Formats: sequence, C-alpha cells, structure tokens
Amino acid sequence: MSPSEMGEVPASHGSSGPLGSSGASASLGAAGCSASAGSAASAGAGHHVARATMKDVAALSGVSLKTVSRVVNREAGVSPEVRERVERAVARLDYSHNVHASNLRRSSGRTGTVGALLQDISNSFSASLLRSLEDVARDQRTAVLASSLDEEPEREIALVRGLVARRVDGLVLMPATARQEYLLPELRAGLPTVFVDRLPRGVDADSVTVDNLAGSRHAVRHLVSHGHRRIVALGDLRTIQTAELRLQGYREEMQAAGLGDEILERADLRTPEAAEAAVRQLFRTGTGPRPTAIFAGRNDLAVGAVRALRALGLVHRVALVGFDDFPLADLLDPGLTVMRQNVGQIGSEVGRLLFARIDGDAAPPRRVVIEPTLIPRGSGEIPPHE
Amino acid sequence: MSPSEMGEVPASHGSSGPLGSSGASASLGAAGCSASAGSAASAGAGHHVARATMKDVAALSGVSLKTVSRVVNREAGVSPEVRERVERAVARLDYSHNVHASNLRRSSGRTGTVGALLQDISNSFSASLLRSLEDVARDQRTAVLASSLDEEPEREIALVRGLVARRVDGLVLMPATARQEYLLPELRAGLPTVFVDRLPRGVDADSVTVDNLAGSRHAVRHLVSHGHRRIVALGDLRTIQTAELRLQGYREEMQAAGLGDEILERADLRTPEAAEAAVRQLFRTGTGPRPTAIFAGRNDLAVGAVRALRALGLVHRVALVGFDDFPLADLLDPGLTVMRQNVGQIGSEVGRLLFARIDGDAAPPRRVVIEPTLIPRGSGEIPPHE
DNA sequence: ACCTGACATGACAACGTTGTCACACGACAG
DNA sequence: CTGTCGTGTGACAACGTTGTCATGTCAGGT
Repeated sequence: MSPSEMGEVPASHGSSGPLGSSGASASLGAAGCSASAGSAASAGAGHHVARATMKDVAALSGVSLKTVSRVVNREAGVSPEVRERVERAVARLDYSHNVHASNLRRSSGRTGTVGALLQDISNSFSASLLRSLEDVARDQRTAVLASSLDEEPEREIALVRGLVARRVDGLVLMPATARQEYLLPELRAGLPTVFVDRLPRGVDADSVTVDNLAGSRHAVRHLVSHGHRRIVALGDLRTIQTAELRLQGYREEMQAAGLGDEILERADLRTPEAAEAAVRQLFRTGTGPRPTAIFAGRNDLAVGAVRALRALGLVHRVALVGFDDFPLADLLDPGLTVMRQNVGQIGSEVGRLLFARIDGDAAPPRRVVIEPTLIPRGSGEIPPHE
Repeated sequence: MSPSEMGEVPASHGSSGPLGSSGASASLGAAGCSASAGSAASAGAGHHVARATMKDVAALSGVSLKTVSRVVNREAGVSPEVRERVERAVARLDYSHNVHASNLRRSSGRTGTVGALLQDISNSFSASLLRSLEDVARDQRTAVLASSLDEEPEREIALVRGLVARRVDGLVLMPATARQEYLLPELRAGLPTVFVDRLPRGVDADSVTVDNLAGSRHAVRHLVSHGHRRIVALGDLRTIQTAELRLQGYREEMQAAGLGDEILERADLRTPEAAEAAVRQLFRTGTGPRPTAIFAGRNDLAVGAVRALRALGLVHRVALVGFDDFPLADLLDPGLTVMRQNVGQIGSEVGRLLFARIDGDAAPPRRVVIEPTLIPRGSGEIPPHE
C-alpha cells in the first residue's frame, strides 16, 4: 500500500522566512506558522477562509499557473529552484489539489471513485464484502462510495443515478431490483459493472455469485445422510434470487432423496424474529409429527431458529444447517453447521474483475461462480429425534 | 427518504418520433430506442461512446446551453414546449448530469459527499456506525465515502488528504493517529469534522464518544459486587485512547474497592487470538491462585477469552464481562455480559452534528458523551470459583 | 558568428457546467 | 404611436485545472 496520495507536497519546513526574491504581488492573508505543540488549538470557528487555488500559489511563488500544475503533478522539466519555491508556497497556503477540476480537464476522465450498492452495510456479509473490495480499491488509489439498498428497488435506481452523475469509475451491485434494464445506457456507455451475490437480469454484465443451488442441495443432503426425513426449509423473500434458488435446491434434493412428500417450506421470512416465530409455531407440541431438522436459507434466519430452539429446549434435539457463515457461529452450543461462502474471496474477485474492466478489459462478460463449503460444527450432525 | 436524486428527468416515452420541428443540426449517433423485454441485451462491449453533454442536448433540441441547464435544474421560466423538447433530447441521449462540473461552477461548493474513516468497516462496531451515518446522510442527499484505517496513522493522513482533495462536505473520523494537528488547516478552512469513539488530540473539534472510564468502572464494580477479587483485565494497544481509558477505569475501580494489590493487566492484545493465548496462559493449572473473573476491554478480546475458557472447560466457572456488545453475544452459553454502547445512537448523533455543521452551525465544538449500559446475560454473574 | 537542439517556462483554450446580464418579444397603458 | 413592463431565451465569462503549442534561453557544434 503506497501511503502518498496524488498531487501533494512535503510537510512544513523549519524556517518559514520570506519566499524567493521574485516580485510576485500576492495579497493573501493566510498565516504561515504551524501550530505549536501546546494545548489544543482552536479551529477559529468563524468565517471560512476560501481555499487557496493554483492561481494563488502561482502568484505567491511568482510563476505561471502551468508551472504550479507541473510541480503539483510531479511532472519533469521544472528546475529545482522553481520547484522548491512553488512547494514552499503550497505549504504556506495549505494548498490542496482539487481533483474534480483536475478530472474535468484531464483526458483520462477517471475520478478515482467506485460505487458499491449492497444489501445492508451493517450485516456481516455486506460489511466483509465491502471491506475486501476496499482493500483492492486502495491498492488502485480509489475510494469507495458505499450504500445500503435494504431490498428497495427505487432506492437502487436513485442511487445508481447519483453514482453515474458522480462519474464513478465502476459500480458493484447487489441488486434489489428484479430486472436491471435501467442500467443499459450506462453499460452501453462503458460503465464497468460487477454484480455480486445475485445475477444480472435483463442485462449482461460481470458477476460473482455463489452456487446457491448446489450449496443448498449439499446442505440438505448432509441432513438426509444423518438420517433426517422431515426437514423444513426457512427462506427469505421469494423475490430475492438467492433466496428462491436456495429453496429450489432444497426441493430438488428432497425430491432426489425420495422425500418429495416431506417438503415443507416457510418462505418470505424477512427477519430473525420472523424465523423465530415460524420455528416456534412449527415445533409447538401436539401438532402431529414435527420436523427433525431445519435448513435455514440465510444467516439471520438461522439465528432466529437458534433462538426458537433455545427457548423450546430443543437445541440438542433438532438438527440445523444454515447458509452463510457469520462470526461466532462456532461458539454457539452446539456449534452451528453452515454452508460457508468465502466472503473474502468473493470480495477480492469482485475487485479484480472491476478493476480489470476499469483498466480497459473489453472481453465478454464473465460469470464467476464460487462453490460454498460445508462447515460441520455440531448442529447439523444431530441425529433425528421424534 | 425521497427517491429522486438531483437534476434528472422523466423516463422514456411511448412514441419516440422525431423531435420538434426546429432545425437543430445534431450529428449524434446514439440510438434512441429502448431495449425490448426479451432476453438479456448485450452491453455492446466495444468502444465506449462518449457521454452526452448539455451541449449535445442543446444541439439536438435546438436551444441554448443555458436553457438546457434550466430544464435539468428544474428552474422556473422555461416555456412548457421548450421544456418538453429538451426533456425528450435528454432521454434520447441518455444525458446524465455531471455533478463535478456543476459543483465546480456553482457557488455553494457542496459536493454532496462526506467521508468516514473508521477503524475497520468489517467489524460490527464500525459497520453499524457507518450504517446509521449512512441513514442520516441519505436524508440529506449525501453519499458516504468509507475507509478502514486499521490503526495505521499514515493511512489516516493519506486518506484525509484524499478526501480533502475530493472536497468532501464533511469528515467523520475515528482516528488512528495519536494527535491530529495535521488537520488544523482543514479545520481552519471550515471543514466540518466529527470525531467518533475517540477524542481529538491537539485540535478542537466535535466529538461523540462513550464514557469509557465510567463504563469500565461499572463493569469491574459489577464483578466485585458478585464477590470477585482476582479480576484480570484484557486490553488493546495502549496507544489507542479508548483501550487505555478502559484499563484506567479498571485500575481506578480496583483501587476504589481496595483491590489495588490484585491489579493484573494484559494489554496490547491486537487480536482475538492474542486474547485467547493470554487467557490460556493465565489459567494454566498449577500456577498458583488464578483469577476468578475477566474484564475484556473490547469485543473481540471477549470472544478470544470465551474461546480460551471454552477450551479449558471454564466457561461456567470464570466470570467474564466485555466492553462492546455484538450480535449473538446473547446466544452464547452462558450469555455474555457486556457494557453496551448504543451504536445506533452514536451514529445518528454523529450524523446530526456533522450535518448541523455542514448547514452552517458555527457554535463552539461540542463533546457528546454517551453512557454505556450494563447488559447482564449470565457470564458476568458467575460467582468466584477457586 | 551562426545554427541546432535541449530544456524551462508561459499563454491560451478547453473540460462541462452555472451566474450574470442583455436582448427580443408581445401586452398593455398613456 | 411611444414607452414600460414582464417573460422567455441566449451570449459570455467564470469555476480550477491540464493539454497543446509557442517562446525564450543557453550550451555545443560547425
């Protein structure tokens, strides 16, 4: 990681005497002394002094605008004395480069910013994804604008518009919309875009997803192999692609195991509380044969299931496998068996794809699919109890 | 939440016939038809068509640049026919407003972006904080640039420089540096800045922090009140303000309880693994009288402690109180007793302060201190065992 | 002395937008 | 018919920067 950002200049000097002998007529009032090491210096909470521009630096150091530009951008072909003079003025005026003006004029047109629209930045999946994307971006000297969509399609559309208006260099999208035709003009205009966790619909673009179908079949097969027949599936909103796929995997595997008659789904569960309520209702005593195992299609649905089983005293009697790993799942009692998606891998794959596109890769869209792995921790290995 | 972003225009129309009768000479090649609802349309992965500008829209609709600007900004004083004509051209050309050029020229100088430099976006504390900040920001039609500092001072300085160069409207900082004099020029220039979780040093600025001293004293008092005397404290890097304060609170409370001789600290623990190792070493059998309780100064140190106690079979024999709540702490066995910081409240308080400053509030810096609350869940209420 | 080339520097236009001001037009009062 | 006003529209400069090209200076070769 390279610590210096673009277009900046060394720190203050010991002697801050008058600048070079050139007769530049600079009427700037900004003081030049640096703060002493004493108690907290006040920020002078009053009128805001306008920021110094290259013009100010040029006037103070007695050179032309263009020369200041050269110094600030570390271009070659400036004599050491002039460079020194300009850098002094930069430090004295606290000049800070204006990247927006710079990018406007520059030919490359890069803004050094990418946007990431995720489901909810505060949940561990989105947060970890964002973090590994950030790490890739930092290496490319790029900042990340992050927002949560909360499964609201209109918000997605409004935010994409905002990001395009900001001329981001690229876009990472975990879509909340069912179809993304609205993105066509941007894709046509060459906006590098990578879908994550959910495939694009109605448009063609790069994507990094998990094999939800195979993963959920694997999870269900695991339960079946431990002797379970009455397995209930908990799922999120069916309109969410991944949620529906995981339920589909559950059904397919049940069919394949000859358990088609036992299929029992509770879908459209939005919150841990909803999952908890559903499980409580399912395992209420006296309602005939109860399920002996649960497949939870999302991490916080698994958490809700654990809460319910805990309350019912069934944590060690009902098997449970979740989709999505999360911190501390191993510390529960019993440890929670999950299908883990390697979030770090997903995030860095997204970053690699995105920056390859930004760097001009024009190959046809790629679909990266990552296989989730089963992490047995105890809860998924409980044998059936009637 | 208002769904529409600034400066945009209605969607496409049914009939896309030729534009108004004006004889504008527009030589733009962008096709106008919208995608059909069939299978995924390709993004035409080839040469990138340059984005249409207001000039293009003006040419196509046969009006002046300024009139397009008026329409796009929804200014009054444009005849309905002209407005309609311009909007048609905007839709036809997929025109997207360039906020950078706009802000450059505009007097207000706002960029509609704030920066948030936090410890680590993937940890639950930073992530939740970011999320609640984002919610406030969205109401203000502002985007958030987020980065992780990982306690690296140079990264903080480089990223702040980058954010200033981007002319963010405000800055939220969980500093990794020991002192922040480097921020003085920005503060003097009126950059709204709110420190979070840690107080500013060497500069004066708004802050939202938790009362770490009182909180850790509370935690230790809780253990003492349950009969513990040999209480060990686990702490993060002493150079981190909050870590040192929590250790200090531990020492103060131990002194106050007449347990000065029992003070036992393990500081500078950076990771859960380090905490786990420290606890394992402390509770190794045969090393004389062992502590009967643990105070963990940060959430993942508590997690490490739980791992160690679990491995040693001591989870129900050694008391444990953590600082910082986290998801699932209630589902452990026993539930983890913690001092909870209300992260949502911290985040929205930070947002309120920040946007008040952005809106021109010039009052002296405010220091908001939030009291953490004790959440007893079992682990902190275990009586001493020899 | 003259020409050549390398080097340092600056003048100017341009990026895409908006603030300011001026103009053209029709309506209306005198 | 003239003068005044209100309304819609456009010309132009400006925001802060960089790409292009021209100019000035000086060293070295003939």
